[in-house]
Amino acid sequence: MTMHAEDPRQRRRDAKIAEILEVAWSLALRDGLGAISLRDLAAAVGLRQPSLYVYFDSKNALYDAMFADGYQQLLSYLDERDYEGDPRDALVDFVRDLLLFSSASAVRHQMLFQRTLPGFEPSPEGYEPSLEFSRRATALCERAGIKDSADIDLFSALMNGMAHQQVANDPGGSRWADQAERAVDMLLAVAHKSTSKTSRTTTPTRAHL
Amino acid sequence: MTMHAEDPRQRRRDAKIAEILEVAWSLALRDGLGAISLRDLAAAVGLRQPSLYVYFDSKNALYDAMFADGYQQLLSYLDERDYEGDPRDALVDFVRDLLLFSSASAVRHQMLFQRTLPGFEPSPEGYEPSLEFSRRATALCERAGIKDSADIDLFSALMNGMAHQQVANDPGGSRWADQAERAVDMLLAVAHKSTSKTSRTTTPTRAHL
DNA sequence: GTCTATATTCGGATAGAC
DNA sequence: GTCTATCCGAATATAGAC
Repeated sequence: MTMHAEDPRQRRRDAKIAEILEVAWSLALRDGLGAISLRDLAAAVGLRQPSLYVYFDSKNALYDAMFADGYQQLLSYLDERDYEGDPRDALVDFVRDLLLFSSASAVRHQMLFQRTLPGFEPSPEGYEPSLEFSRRATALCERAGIKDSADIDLFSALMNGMAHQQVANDPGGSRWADQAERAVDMLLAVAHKSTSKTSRTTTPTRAHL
Repeated sequence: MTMHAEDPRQRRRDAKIAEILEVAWSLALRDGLGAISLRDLAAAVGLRQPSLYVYFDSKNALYDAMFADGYQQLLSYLDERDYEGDPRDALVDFVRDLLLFSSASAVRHQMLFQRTLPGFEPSPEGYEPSLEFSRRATALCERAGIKDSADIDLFSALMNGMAHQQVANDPGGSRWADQAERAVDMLLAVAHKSTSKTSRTTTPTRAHL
């Protein structure tokens, strides 16, 4: 019943879960994100298929863990970097780093930003790290002068599109990442410089970047 | 053995295929593109499941037909419109129309531009209408002054991203479509105006818009 | 062309022994 | 926690009568 993070039982369990997730990503790479089979996954981690249910209540729970894990990877990746300097330069770096992050794993990109799995919807808990990411992104935008909701829409569209093209047409490369600087400067050139907070007509729906 | 398009047998067959495709789209809307079942599809068109094999050799053949059908819809949609006027205005119209086309059907957009189905790869025949679309798009870009390969990469990324955001965050609406004009002017402002055909460093790979 | 019947395979999930 | 054994359902696909 102990819930200490230091509990050796819990530690072993967490390690096993981490191992399963890692193998799940590689399996998704091989077969497609929507085509992972729990049988194959179990075999790849040296277990029989029913034993997976000790760690995940269902297949959707596995997807949920992968979703959260992907965003944790993203946040860790961003934590290693520094976006504190000149706002424009920081945004350029941020954009380039994001594109390289997507480029590194097409399936992870698909899980985090495309969300095309038939029945899967992330749970509130799994969703949380994705919100943290959104906060960081909008903060960097604001600091660089992209505040207007229409401008943010344009920014998010361009980022998403560049990431998708990077993943689809130059996986592992940097063909679109190399254009981060141009893209940011282009956006800054047309951004509304108004200090007022009037956000025109659009509704403030959640725009999942 | 007659292969005339006027053959009443062939006409009935083609009509049935068209009906099946139409129902398949609505089924994809309901269950997800990757979750279509041939049983449900057959039932929805008043057939038993094995009878579908009279019209499609396999499930991938159905996907292939949907892929081609979606691009045919897109080409017909574009044929109804006029992009012959001022190059900049034509490109703006083209972009807005594209976004509204995507907005009208998320699953169709997914099939044409996301390509996230586990085992599916379009056949050369099904692929042909998509090439025709790419030709038209690049022609309009060139006419408006977007010729440099880096500029085309940026254009395709922005289009793809706006379409995705439109579909994901405002399906059926026009939140991003309304920004077509700003987006195009923004791109034209940074496009390389050089008349020379030097395309810098990047490789001329096929960039599926 | 459409049907019934069935083959085949594979999926996720559960029961219960150890 | 892991296993064996099994359930149950669903999927695509095929055989052969009508």
